[in-house]
Formats: sequence, structure tokens, C-alpha cells
Amino acid sequence: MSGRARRSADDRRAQLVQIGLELLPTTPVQELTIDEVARRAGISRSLLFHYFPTKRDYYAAVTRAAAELLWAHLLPRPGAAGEGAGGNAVDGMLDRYVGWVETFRETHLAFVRGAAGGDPWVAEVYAETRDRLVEVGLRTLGLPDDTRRRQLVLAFFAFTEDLVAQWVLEPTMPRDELLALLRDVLDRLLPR
Amino acid sequence: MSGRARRSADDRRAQLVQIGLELLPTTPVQELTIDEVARRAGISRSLLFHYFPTKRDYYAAVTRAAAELLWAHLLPRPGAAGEGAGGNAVDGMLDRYVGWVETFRETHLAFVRGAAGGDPWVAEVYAETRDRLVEVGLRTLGLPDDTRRRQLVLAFFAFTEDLVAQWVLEPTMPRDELLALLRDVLDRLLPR
DNA sequence: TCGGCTTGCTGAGCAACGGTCAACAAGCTA
DNA sequence: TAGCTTGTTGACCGTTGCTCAGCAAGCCGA
Repeated sequence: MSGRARRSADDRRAQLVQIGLELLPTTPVQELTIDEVARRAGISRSLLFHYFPTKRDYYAAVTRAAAELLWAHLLPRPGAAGEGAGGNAVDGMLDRYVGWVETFRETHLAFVRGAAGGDPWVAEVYAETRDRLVEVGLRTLGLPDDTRRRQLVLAFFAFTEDLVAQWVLEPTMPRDELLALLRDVLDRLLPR
Repeated sequence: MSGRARRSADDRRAQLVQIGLELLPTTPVQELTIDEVARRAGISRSLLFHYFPTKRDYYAAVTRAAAELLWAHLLPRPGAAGEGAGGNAVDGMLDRYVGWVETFRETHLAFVRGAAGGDPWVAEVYAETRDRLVEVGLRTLGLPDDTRRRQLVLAFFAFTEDLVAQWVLEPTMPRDELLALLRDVLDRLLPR
């Protein structure tokens, strides 16, 4: 083959993570094999292990990338009007979350599922993302950040994830009603 | 060694499932290896594959056994007084669920986690249990069993699982308040 | 007691996968 | 051109899920 193209380390890393992101929706995290990734990248397994010393490191990197995409999508656009206030900002995030799941359903389900499943490293990445979200959520709501509220918000995330995942598969109510319901439950959990 | 004790097929099956249940809390489902189970049972791997043709079958059997334990614990005791009415019956189940998580925290977390994680067979067992619970829940509440309500109850389960799991690790409110809060959210989701 | 049948049970062995290691080679610099 | 750095590879190893041919323990009819 006369020697494959030689890439910079950053290039290669990005390529491998990208392949992981593409594979994520169709392949359960645990069934994602190093061989397959290397094959798609056109490199040897050894090289993959050079960049990610262990399979978990690789999964964690892919998960982190997915989390980063979600995170970037949830944050309010800098130019978005009328979203300064606490309540509106939260409505905007809920709206964008539903939109995210609508658009990238497969990927998002794989992300959540992979996070919930065994691997502690991957779970940790997911936990970080959730923690950051809780922080932002409580801040925009103008509420103090104590342990009790954190628990409630995290449980609310679990509720939201589950409900929205079901809803996109079989919408049993108008989109507006779903958003109102989510907001209603959140307000009930965190009265002002 | 002079030939190990020869057990009946049912005995052996029960023993192997029992070992799986004991290993479940300390070992993530995916890290549970056939070798380890066989070693603990004092048999060869081959025999385990004789009873459970694939590793997934074995995991599914163990998960089913765990689900059966949970299920049996959640159902109202036949002799329990004052739990005939819909509302009280639900309160009783919530109460017993919290008690279950309090007592078998590790096992239950492993059960939920293993169910959420990749393996479709295991997930199916878990889904069955949830479905049965939804059915019972809606019936005892005296509400019709439509798709929308099923979604809401399932999402409520996700909420409850997450909140209770956090709460047993760090009780941020009295037990009574937790139960009242759960009941409150449920009532809001399913108004009568 | 003997032969034969069922069936619980084992050991050798295979393929796939995660991971290691020594060494090659592409490109830059002196 | 020599030499260094570093992206890259192939050969190799241990573990693990899984198969298969066959052993042996108990039961039955003669």
C-alpha cells in the first residue's frame, strides 16, 4: 500500500472520535469493537491503542464529544432575544432539549443508554454533563444550589429524558403540551 | 476429585441463578464472567453453557430472578389492612419501593443499571417488569390504560428510581416528605 | 450381574477481542 | 546525507464466549 497517509496526532484523534460518533447510533457502546473503528479509519488497531491507551479511554472520549455537542446545543444562542429572564431561559432550554432529541434521537438514546450502562468512565462523563446542566438550570432559575435541589433537578432530568424519548417515538400529546407539562413538573419540584 | 456431585437440572439452574444474584451487587453485569460463575459453582464452563446456551440467556435469567424478587416485594401483602382503595394502595407500593431500595440498594442499583445498559435481552426483562407495574398502578388508581398515561407512568418510574437512588445515598428530606413528594408528582401527572 | 440407555458433566480446542512491544518509515532539521 | 522525532505497523499474548466429542453416574430390563 506504499504507506498510508501520515496525519498529525490531533487530526488522527479527531478522526477516530468522529468515527465513534458516527458509529454510536447504530452500535451499542459495548458492541463497538476496536477492530471496527480501526478498519473504518484505515489504520491498524495498534495505532488506536497508541492514541487511546485503553478501550475505555476511547469510549470516554467519544462520549465526551457527544456530550459536548449536546451541551453546545442546549445553551442559549448569544443573539436569542427575550431569553434573559430565568423562566424564559429554562423554557428555551427545555424546548431545545426536545428539539435535540427529535433531531438526533438515535444518537441521543445511544448516548444516554451508554452512559447508564456499566462503564464507570463513561458514566462519569455523563454525570459531569448533568452536573453542569443542573448548575446552569438552578442559576437561571435564580435558586440556591443546595443538595436537595440538585437531587430534585437530577431526578427531573431522568423524568424528562424518559418521557421525551418515549414521546418522540409516539407523540401522545402536542409538542406545546409536552413542554408545558415538563415546565409544570419542574415548578412543582422547585417552588419559588 | 472423584467426580463432582451430580445435581438435578433444576437444582443446578437454581444454583447458578442464585450465584448470579449474589454476584450482581458487587459486579457490573458486563464484567460478570462465565468463568467466575462456573468457578463459584464448582463446575466447568461447559456445563453452564449447557444450561444457558449463551451468556445473554444467563444474564436474562438472573435479571428475571431479580425482577421477580422486586415484584413480589412490591405487591401488597394479602393480609395488609386498609389498602383496598386506589390511593392507599399506591401509597403502599411507593412505600414498599423505597423500603426495597433502602434494604437492597446495591442489588437494586445493579439491576436498574444493568437493565438500562446495552444488552437488549436484559432490557426486555426489565421492560416487562415495568409494564406489569404500570398496569397494576393504573388499575389500582382506577384510571384507563391508554398510551399517554403509560408514557407518563413510565417516566414517573424513571423519576422515582433516580430520586430514591440519590435519596438513600444522601437523605435530603424526611422519608415521609419523600413519599409525599412522589405521590404529589404522580397525582399531578395523572389528575383524576 | 450384565448390558444398554439417559443425561449430568468435562476437557480440549477455536475464534474474537483487548492490549503489548519491538521495530519500521515518513518527514523534518542540521 | 546523517540523524532525530514520531506516526505507524505486524506479530504475539491472555482472556473470554462458545462448540463438540466423549466420559461417567445412575437407572432399568433381563
